[in-house]
Amino acid sequence: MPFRIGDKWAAMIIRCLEGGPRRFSELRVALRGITPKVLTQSLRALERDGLVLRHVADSATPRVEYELSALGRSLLGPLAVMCAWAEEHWEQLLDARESWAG
Amino acid sequence: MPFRIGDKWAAMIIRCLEGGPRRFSELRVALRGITPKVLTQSLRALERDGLVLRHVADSATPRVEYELSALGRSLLGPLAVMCAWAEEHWEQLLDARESWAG
DNA sequence: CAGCATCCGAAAGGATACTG
DNA sequence: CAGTATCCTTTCGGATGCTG
Repeated sequence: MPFRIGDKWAAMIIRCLEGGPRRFSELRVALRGITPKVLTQSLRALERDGLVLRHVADSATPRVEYELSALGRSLLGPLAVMCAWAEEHWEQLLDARESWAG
Repeated sequence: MPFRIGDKWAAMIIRCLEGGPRRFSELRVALRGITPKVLTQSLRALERDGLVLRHVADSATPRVEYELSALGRSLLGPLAVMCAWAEEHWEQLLDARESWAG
């Protein structure tokens, strides 16, 4: 991604939460390659900024869900705009990089 | 800024170039606190990605101007959307951070 | 399952001094 | 003026192993 909200994963996490609450383990799968530590860090940062809400279910087995707050949802529009731009100009960006040093 | 295009300064550089070509020294003043090395790095990266054009005037004294390319200008819209969001929710973001740990 | 603790390497960002 | 060169600190992201 040519842009970032907060840290490396924040934008992708927010988009993963677009469809509703997701569990820690679901996010881990969706964001292939992220380590639990980094996922936790990113989620904590998003929580701190009021973009994401954390829900701990009091079940026998640990079950934690993350959900966008109203503030977080308000970011989806601008984020979609950026993603659309990136998708639209992706080729052009790659080409520019390739033809560099030429 | 809660978001980034490329490196730390890229978004701000692009916005500085919104009004037309700017000289290296002008950017340095506009982006208070940036060191020449970092400014050069960021500009080179933007050039490599085809977002910014570099013009060297062949005058007696060194004079280099930077200008947005068409691709760079196409980013102004999405960027403005993000900036508007940030400005609109700035207070809320600060509040969330403050009331953290409390 | 949902993390925390620890350690690590790479990269980013910056301070300072110097150059054509 | 428009950068380079050098050095340094901080931050980021990740790997691995352990815990309630």
